[in-house]
Amino acid sequence: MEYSFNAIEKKWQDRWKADQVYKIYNNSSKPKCYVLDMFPYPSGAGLHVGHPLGYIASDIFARYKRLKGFNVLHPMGYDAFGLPAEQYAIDHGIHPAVSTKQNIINFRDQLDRIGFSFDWSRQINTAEPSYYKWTQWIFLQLFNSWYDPNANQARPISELVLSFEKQGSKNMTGLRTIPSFTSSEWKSFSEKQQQDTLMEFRLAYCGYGEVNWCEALGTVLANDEVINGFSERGGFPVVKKKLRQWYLRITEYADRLLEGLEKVDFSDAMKEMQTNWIGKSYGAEMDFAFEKDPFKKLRVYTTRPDTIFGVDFMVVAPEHELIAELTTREEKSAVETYIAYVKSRSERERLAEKKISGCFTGSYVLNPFNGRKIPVWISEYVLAGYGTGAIMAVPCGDERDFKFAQHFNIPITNIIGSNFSGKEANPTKDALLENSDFLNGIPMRNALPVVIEKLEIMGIGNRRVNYKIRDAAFSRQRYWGEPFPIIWKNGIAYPLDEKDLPLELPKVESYKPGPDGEGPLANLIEWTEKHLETNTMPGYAGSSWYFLRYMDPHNSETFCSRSASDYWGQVDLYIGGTEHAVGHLLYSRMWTKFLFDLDYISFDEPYRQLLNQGMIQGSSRFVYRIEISGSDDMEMLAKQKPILISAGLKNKKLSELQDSIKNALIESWGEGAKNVELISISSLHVDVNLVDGMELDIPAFKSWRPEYAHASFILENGKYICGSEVEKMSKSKFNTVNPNELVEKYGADTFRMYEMFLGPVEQSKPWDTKGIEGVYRFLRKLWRLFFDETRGRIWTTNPASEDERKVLHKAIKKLDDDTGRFSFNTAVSALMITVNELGELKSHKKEVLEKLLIILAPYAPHISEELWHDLGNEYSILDAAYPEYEEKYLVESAKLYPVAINGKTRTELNINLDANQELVEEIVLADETVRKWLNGASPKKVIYVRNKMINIVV
RNA sequence: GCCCGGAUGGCGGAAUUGGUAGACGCGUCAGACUCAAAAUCUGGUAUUGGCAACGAUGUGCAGGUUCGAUUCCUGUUCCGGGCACCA
Repeated sequence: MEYSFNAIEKKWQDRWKADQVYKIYNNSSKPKCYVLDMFPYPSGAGLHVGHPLGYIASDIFARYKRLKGFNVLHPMGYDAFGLPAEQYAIDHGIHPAVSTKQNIINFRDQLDRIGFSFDWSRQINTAEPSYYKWTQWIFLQLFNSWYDPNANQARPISELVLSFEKQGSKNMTGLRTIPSFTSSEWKSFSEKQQQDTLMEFRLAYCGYGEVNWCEALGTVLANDEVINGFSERGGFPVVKKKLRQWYLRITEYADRLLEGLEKVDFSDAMKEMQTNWIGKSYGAEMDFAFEKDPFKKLRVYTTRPDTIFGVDFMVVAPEHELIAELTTREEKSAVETYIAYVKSRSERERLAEKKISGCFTGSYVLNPFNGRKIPVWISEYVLAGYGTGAIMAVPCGDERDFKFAQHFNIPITNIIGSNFSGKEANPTKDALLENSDFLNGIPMRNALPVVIEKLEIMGIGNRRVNYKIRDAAFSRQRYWGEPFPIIWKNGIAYPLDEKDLPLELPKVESYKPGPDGEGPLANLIEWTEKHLETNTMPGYAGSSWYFLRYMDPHNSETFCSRSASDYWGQVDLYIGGTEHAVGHLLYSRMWTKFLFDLDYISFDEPYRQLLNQGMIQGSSRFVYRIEISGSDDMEMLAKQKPILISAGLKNKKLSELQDSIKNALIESWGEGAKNVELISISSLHVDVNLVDGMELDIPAFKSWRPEYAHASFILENGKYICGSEVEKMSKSKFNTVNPNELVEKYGADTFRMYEMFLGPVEQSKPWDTKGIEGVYRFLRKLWRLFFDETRGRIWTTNPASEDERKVLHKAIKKLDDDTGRFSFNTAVSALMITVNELGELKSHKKEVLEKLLIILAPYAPHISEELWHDLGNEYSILDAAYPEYEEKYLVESAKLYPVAINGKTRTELNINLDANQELVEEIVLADETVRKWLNGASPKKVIYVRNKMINIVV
């Protein structure tokens, strides 16, 4: 009986579907476990072998947990709103809803073949009104809330209104830069004034600010969607532009997002990325009085108040509000010229060039501690949006200040003695201060609090914490997103009533932008006449809370019932790529904290543990074409009948190859080729699927593209060898491999195991189809433990030998450990070893095989289910219990490595054991090998047993 | 420039806490079966010297700690990822 995976996999996939074995209920006596994948954007390109990697890992873990006795939630859905579908609609005139639906069907088909255990009854789609109704609803909650820094949590905005009515802005001063008002003043405000004030507090607010504008995409982008001045999607230029925008006040959550990282199990790299993005820094703000007018102050932010005596100049951002007052008559024209120059430069030019520029204002401020006159400069290296938009420059300690000082010949004060070379700045905190008045001789680190305290006493400054993170731009001038449930009247934003949700996205004729930088919805009269907001929400809106919807996907009363979210709680394992480190992960963490604040859920971190799968790279293949110059005829021939040279030959000097190439040319193109001139060799991507290892399948290559139909080849050793390079897997590089083909050829079980076998999940690695044969062989070997070609079924119910049990129990322990810590590649290896060992023992015992199947089941669900039933089990292997292992079978034959220490009686042994620590001593002394080594003598004492090391006094 | 991670055979990788380096798989070589091929099976396969037993060297490079280092420490080179005027 053969292992016919096609029939087996079809049979079980159908059976599982019919029996709804993956349907999960929100109640169970078992403990819960929530295993989640980052849901995909259903793109038109379909899946390549890189996509399912994380899904396979999560599926293995979910199945493993199920076998371990957990009620496992393992859902899947689609993040269907987004730019690519809309771009596709613009190009092809197909409605995004239609193309998305088609893409979802393709996705589902590809996923189904791999045999995932998703509970599809819980499928969600962020673009469906039944889903985005709740995205809009949460938006309204954000809109109707503010952040109370005293309680350190979000609260309904109605409480703020009440407070304003009672006591005006009295207790709110310092929170926000709003003019203060009394209770009666508040009541006398017009509605517009009141609403404008409240807008300063709402967690989702509409403001007028500088945003990242992408002309090509016709929309605003969030900071994390812009990379080096270009859009993440499409790579189009992005410029700064002032626009009316919706924002999420994520800055209010900066501290909690930071603290929350301590409670979750993310990789250090991931935590660090988020920490850097939030960018918390501790320092002080301090005032420098104007030389001309002691009542006017320039306020700066610094993290190094200890360097106060090293301040040689001040720098303000070109947008700084005090520039007009600081600029003297003499410098006026120079300042104006400089500011005009800064304005003329785009964000990208600035980032690309980063050249030192600046301009003196003509004014001075005074160092508050020694009254020293300090010149005030303007430069674009100081950002208006961070701190106070002004800095005190300490060139001996800060690289940028140092370069600036050098460039403009500003004398540098050295406050760190020999730590400063005069050639570059030294940002140390450990130097002893010099030239620093009352701080002389104090280590910089210790001087920091001293200065801050003094500032506070003098009333010219205070301790201050700053963050790099900015409020997140939340609106897009596009069509394919959630409409905002907002109506504008007289410049006031009114929320829609909850009962009017969902506010459905209307059909449009054209996806062209509306007037004045507005989105396509602004072209719809029935939309604008109702004064509805014409922006839509960004892609991350729907994905910020989707993990909650899976818990209760069909609820039409609420986004997720409290009982469901209480039952499932946090996601226990979240698997996805690192690319969402500072986007999706930060936003969904914020939304979770917000919903927690309003007591809609009982936990404030969405993901307990995060596993980042690495990228599977493509291994591209190249062919090398000879480029010539010659008569028009010959160049024409070169196009029709290209000559390709094997990789091993192309690196030889062109001149060395002249003759053989000439011969090939003449053979292919006729005598006329004698006079052509060889120019160069160019490399061209060739489809990896046409290459076996490195050898090109020439007939397949010729029929691949018409332009190669008449190509001829210069071979080495009778073969055409391709070049290779590891690159991102993408259609344009012809290095994608479709999982469907592999599943058809080797089966889903082989495919799943091979993806895991490739290497650690977290690691990026190139795809290589060749090795899949090894995994396929393993499954057939496993099959042969049960069936023989000629004799048929060969497993027996005879009791297993000790050796067989030893092999089994070792495997159970290894698989349990490895699967639990996501070391899937070593787990697959262990399975291979086990099957080899059982093969050598000619072991066909049901007792052993049955347990082997259970530990294999998460990895290869189809074959293990088939064989499980063949062993006579009526119920699905999904409901089996994960086997326990027995310690006594785990003792490796102890091999001993005596180490003589200074020839003394004490002797150290190395013993390979796989047993529990407590058992070691006993086992060691009982072990035959140990006794042999001790040569009959009984050990006097076991000194210690630690790790694998044992000290014995003989 | 700054921060983080990595470097092990021809290749992907293993070595769980400092204890036989190279598991497992691919590739490759030899053999068995076959008229032959495929499939399958068996054995070899880090480098180097040797017919062999066996010996020497070996985890990017240079040092250090240790009875013992792929693992810990210092310096250095290269590769990958993130951030990039955040004072």
